[in-house]
Amino acid sequence: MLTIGKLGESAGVKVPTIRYYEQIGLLPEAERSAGNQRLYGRKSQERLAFIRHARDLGFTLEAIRDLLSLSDRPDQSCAAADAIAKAQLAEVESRLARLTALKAELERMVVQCAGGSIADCRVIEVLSDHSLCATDHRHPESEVPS
Amino acid sequence: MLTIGKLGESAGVKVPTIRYYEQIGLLPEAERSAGNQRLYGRKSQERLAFIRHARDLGFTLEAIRDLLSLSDRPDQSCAAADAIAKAQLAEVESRLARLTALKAELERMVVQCAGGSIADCRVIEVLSDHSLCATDHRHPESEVPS
DNA sequence: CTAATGTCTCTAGCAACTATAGCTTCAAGG
DNA sequence: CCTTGAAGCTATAGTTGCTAGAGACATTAG
Repeated sequence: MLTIGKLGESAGVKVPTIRYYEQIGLLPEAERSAGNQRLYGRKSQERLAFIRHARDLGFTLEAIRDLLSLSDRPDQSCAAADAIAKAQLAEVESRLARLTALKAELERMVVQCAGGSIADCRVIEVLSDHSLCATDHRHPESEVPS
Repeated sequence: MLTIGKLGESAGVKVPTIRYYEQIGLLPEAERSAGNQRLYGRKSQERLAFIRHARDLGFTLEAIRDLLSLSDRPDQSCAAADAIAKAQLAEVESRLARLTALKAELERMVVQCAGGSIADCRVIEVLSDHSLCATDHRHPESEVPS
């Protein structure tokens, strides 16, 4: 049995994050020692590793919640899991496309900066006037990190 | 003079967002009409457009605050503005690199899913075990949206 | 045995908004 | 002139995924 600190270390997750996952129900309530400290076994370790890995791949906690409940029912079809992964892939692809456009615009901006005074600064100028932009990099809709 | 609604429409920014920007000091306190409604002139319109455009390019509100205060002093060197833009570019590039790795991993995951049951699901399996991954897509450090 | 570290709960804070509630003001139609 | 509906006002709370702090108890190394 591991203490919360050891568990966190083993999974690369900070201690308060583990408690947070328990609080929001992603992890079940942990067993407690005589002194009221949380204790974890192998199953918890695997579950936390799963969560961590999915987070690293950019899945939201909501998606992870779904994936976990799917993985708890191994006899069912994996269509739902597949759909979640595909949605995440689509999300990543759309963010990639947007970031690529942003990168081009920022590069243009930075390259054109001649290093004079603010009055001639290309950076400020471009920011002031979207029509100076080459690409259309408007915020399409919702966006989430990672 | 524009009402807050018209201003928002003209800049593509929602009304509560404008009030929020005022609240955090990104926009100055607006003039008020006899009936206590906010009124905006051309300068506010330009300032808001600047903010919106910079947000679209992924700059944080903090960076925008700096850029705005720079643009208020047109006689100074543009080195600071250049540095902010370069930092943003670096940020975007690092996020691009990470997302590219994620995309590859997710594609592998999705392609390998044969559509059977959860027990054989490649998606769940890969999430359970990072060693099945081709790339090292661990969370490097801080991350911000956009 | 003591001191340092770890853990406990609870609360508040971060970015950058978004949503809700309950009010007032404004513009247009009858 | 009056009403009605949209738009505006303030203030507060919620969102996501944590992170940080306070103050108390548990455990472990020396």
